[in-house]
Amino acid sequence: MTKRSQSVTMADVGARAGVTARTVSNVLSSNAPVKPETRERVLRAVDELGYRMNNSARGLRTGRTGTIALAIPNIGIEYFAELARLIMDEAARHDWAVVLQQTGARRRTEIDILSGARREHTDGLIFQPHALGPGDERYLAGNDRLVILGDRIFNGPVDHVVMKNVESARTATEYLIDRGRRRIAAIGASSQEHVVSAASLRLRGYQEALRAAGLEIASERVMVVDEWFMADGAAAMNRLLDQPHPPDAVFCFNDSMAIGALHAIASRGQRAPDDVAVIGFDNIPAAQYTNPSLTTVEPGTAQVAKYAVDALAARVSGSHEPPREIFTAYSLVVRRSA
Amino acid sequence: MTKRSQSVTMADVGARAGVTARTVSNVLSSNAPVKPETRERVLRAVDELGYRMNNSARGLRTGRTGTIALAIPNIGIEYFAELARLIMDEAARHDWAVVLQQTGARRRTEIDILSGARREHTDGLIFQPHALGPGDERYLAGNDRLVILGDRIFNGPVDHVVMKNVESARTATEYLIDRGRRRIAAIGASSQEHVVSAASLRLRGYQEALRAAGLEIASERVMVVDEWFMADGAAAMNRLLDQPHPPDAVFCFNDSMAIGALHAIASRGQRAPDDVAVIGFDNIPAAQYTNPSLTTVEPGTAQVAKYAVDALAARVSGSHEPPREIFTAYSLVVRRSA
DNA sequence: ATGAAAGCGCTAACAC
DNA sequence: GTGTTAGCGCTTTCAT
Repeated sequence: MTKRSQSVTMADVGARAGVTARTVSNVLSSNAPVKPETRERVLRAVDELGYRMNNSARGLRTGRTGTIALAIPNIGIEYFAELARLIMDEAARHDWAVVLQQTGARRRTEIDILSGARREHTDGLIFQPHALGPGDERYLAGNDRLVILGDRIFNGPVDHVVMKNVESARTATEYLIDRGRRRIAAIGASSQEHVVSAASLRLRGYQEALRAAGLEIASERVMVVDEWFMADGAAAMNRLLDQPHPPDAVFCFNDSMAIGALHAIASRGQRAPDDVAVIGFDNIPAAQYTNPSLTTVEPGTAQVAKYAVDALAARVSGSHEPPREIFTAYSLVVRRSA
Repeated sequence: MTKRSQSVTMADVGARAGVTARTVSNVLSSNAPVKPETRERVLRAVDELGYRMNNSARGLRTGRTGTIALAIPNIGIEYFAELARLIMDEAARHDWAVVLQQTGARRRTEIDILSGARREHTDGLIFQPHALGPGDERYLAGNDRLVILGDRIFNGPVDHVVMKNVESARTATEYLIDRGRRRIAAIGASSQEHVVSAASLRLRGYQEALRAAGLEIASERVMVVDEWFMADGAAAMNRLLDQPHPPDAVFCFNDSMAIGALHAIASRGQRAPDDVAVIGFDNIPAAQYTNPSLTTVEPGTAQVAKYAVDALAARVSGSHEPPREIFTAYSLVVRRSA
């Protein structure tokens, strides 16, 4: 066991500057006004001694850590990387550092994180669940300072930032129908149909659009996948193309799977959108640079980040408003793939 | 200012279990043996009271925080997202949480992070600099518990995990030459040629290969870019294709730019590799799923993550070995684009 | 195997 | 505007 040698304390800095730790603290945390000249001396002493504040001590005293946790399924999915980037930017404006946690979409890990087992003492948590769903409200107990992202999966008393999953998925599917497609597949359904998740909501939007247009909802065109990686999208697309009557369009529930699908199509010598039109979901940066470029749903990712951090900041400041459900604005970004 | 209400302390748990905080601490941190029966009672009390350990207090006492910082230019670049993912996995094996810091490749931010200004009290730092270089050794002062990634940019006394940038870039370029390409461009050079960076090292490897093959090093085929995003790669590729004698191959210094380049080529109705062969660098997961799939350099990203975390762990455990420079193994992954 | 008590470095309450 | 002092919740001697 190594003993940390935080040799230099505020008292040391104060001694050198001819003041007490109290004043040093005031200078560094700007809690109370300090005479400019004193301030100057203190800052010089900080510099000369190479002083660094001990955040544990500060946290112990204030009850704040200056850190929030962001729990997402996997940063290897580009949407989450983009989301993390945007949330970190927003958090920086509140002087928060961000601890990233990957849940791997594992139920056990998600519960651990909610119950604080893996949660380094943070000021709050922004959490995108994947395995937890309605009925799991008990795990939210004691979690004020929590914002849930992605879908309205809980009925519990928590702030949610939610996408219009059903509506935007319906819009995407309607677009395909309007362009004359008739054998429209979906990639990304979940094997757990009962869970209210992005998968089930987007599936519902897809089904609603088909039904409204009087089109058959063929179960063999709804592809169930384990995860939402590119590999899953490619595999599902290959299965679709192996069918006797392959689809003429496919709606992928995220862009990563759509990229996989585009790759599968091209690998078989077919062309998008001529043979199969492809629509994604998320509008990740890479969607602009696929071949062909990807038509996709822009779900308001930047808004998700901003609303989530703001809502958390309000809770941390002691807000006791009733929990809100905040919806982001969506739009369809039309490029070449559909 | 909100007062945190950490109502439940170890003393409370102890009271309920009929022991003191000392024993509770022993149970939870397994520092000393505790009678199984006592242990049982303590754990039950923890559960009943919903107790969560205060990490600030623990950190103050032990000098450890259980958190390390990872500072990278931008998580929006897929290589860094992948690297972060791998490092978080490795860190988890050491029971470390990871605070992510984006430098934006800004010199000022990089200096701030090194000097600890933005560094939440962490046990250590894994840092991929982009703007800092040789001559900036002074900013390393006082940073034991630091591992530098990416390139050997410092001569200072710090552990480095480095790629064989020159050699692997030469290998990639030689491959293009061996396949009969003669007008080989490079995308990703830096405007600051003096800095020892991935950009300058990969450029050197490229130049060495051309020189060894007796090929002309045409300066108009070396594309200087601001950053290494897909957009930069696409823009550079477009400029190359606008030249009177466009290249028949291009070596991109990362995969993101290569994806941009592939998009630019296809957008102009040309084909890779027929018209222009494309090689990338990093072997990010998406490289498998581009159209055509991307031939690229695998620089040993998983090794980078493992070596970096292990080296940091050794420092944190008090190792005073002389700083090491650890090289990762590279290989060329041949797919369709070249 | 457990209790009592000291103390980590900081900030807040109270003086002046 | 600054000094004094107490105490945040934990771990760690020193006892027993």
